[in-house]
Amino acid sequence: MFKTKMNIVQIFRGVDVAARSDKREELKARLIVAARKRIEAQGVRGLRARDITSDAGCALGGLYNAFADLQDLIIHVNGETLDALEARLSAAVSAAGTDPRERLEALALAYLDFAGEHRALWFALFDAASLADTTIPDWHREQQRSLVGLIAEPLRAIETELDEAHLAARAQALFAAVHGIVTLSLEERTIGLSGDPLAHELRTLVRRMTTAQL
Amino acid sequence: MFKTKMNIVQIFRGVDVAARSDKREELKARLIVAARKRIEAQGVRGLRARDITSDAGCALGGLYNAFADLQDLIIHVNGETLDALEARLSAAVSAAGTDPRERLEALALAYLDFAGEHRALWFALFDAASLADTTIPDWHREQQRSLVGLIAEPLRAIETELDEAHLAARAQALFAAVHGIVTLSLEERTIGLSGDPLAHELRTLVRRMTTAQL
DNA sequence: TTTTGGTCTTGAACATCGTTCATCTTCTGC
DNA sequence: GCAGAAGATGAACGATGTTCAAGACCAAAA
Repeated sequence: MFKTKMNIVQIFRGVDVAARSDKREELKARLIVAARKRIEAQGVRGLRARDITSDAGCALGGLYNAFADLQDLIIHVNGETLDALEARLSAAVSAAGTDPRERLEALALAYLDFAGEHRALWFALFDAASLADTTIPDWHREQQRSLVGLIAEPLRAIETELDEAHLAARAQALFAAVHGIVTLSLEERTIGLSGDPLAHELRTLVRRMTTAQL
Repeated sequence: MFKTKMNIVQIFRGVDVAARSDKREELKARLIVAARKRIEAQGVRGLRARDITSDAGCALGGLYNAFADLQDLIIHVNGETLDALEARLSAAVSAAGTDPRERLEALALAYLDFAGEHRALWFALFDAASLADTTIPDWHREQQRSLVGLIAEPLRAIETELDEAHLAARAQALFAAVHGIVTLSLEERTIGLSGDPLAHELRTLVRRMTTAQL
């Protein structure tokens, strides 16, 4: 009559049509969601495989069918975070005026806002990056490159005498500088900047960095 | 005749005069040295309590007599690293000329050099800082403050119209910006700056950040 | 010198991780 | 239906930080 008990449930739920790979992808997605929520709640360092699989509704070993290991799962969470970050930054440049300096300022402030709104996820981004023995996949590197590209574009209009190599270097440096200030401000343990003076310093940095002289 | 077998050895070694607290301090020092060597060799993340105590020549539990936990030991290693860093930066400002901008440039480049020469120790500094649940002791915070103070001093001569609060904010921002660029360059996983262009970007940052306008 | 009391040292035991893998279940193609 | 492949399962493993009861040690009192 009935194939198996499990099939009854699946037919009832209308999942039977789902192909093998679809179920696999669905589990991966559930694991990523669970991992993200845990990171948001307790930070990356507090992430535990048993919590994630429990939340995602699968056995402990299931995580290792979907991903190589916990680090791999974190990288996928980071991938989605980077997507969201780029979307936010893209929106910020679009909303800004046509003046390149305005656009860069908008980028920096949007970066600051995003980091503040998603502290834990944002820290996870660079916590994984500081891990020595894991290899970051190409698609993840490409995401990062794309971020710096957002900066390079307005910068090109300002630093007209710079060739491509130097422009890329300047874009990286500007990104890193903004990143440093934002990072410092989010670590409450060091007496860092916060609130209004923070945004003011960020603006000052961008303005001075984008005004050629000497 | 002899008190105990252990006493013979101690008298022979001339350690008998050492007071209780001296031995305790000596063990702490040995643990810190062992931990530092391990960090230099394998990074903070690869630090293991059993390795350290084995190197230091004490039992596993001995670590927890000398320090609260592994994190506490790491903080003490970081303390010595911060001391060395400040010594290096102080030497750099002294060696530089009297021009405030020159002094700040020298500071930035010395910071870059130090980080490059002590990668693992330097990463340990900020890896611990990003840990959420530990409380950094006051003396450690004071060390960090003192670092930023090195920047504030030449900056005072440049930003004459800034009050103390704004000057402190500017010094923090400048430190954070330089730190961001140095950090990016040391993480080889992201396509970062390196070598000559890196130093050039650093110099550009400092020069532009210290030239008032607008 | 002997005793005594507190302190330090020790390493086995514990709890908690990430990760593996033999076993069973489920799915797909015939 | 059936057989083989693929996936899911969770007990077990190894490694880790941390604890703690038992013993060793030291300085001062007797």
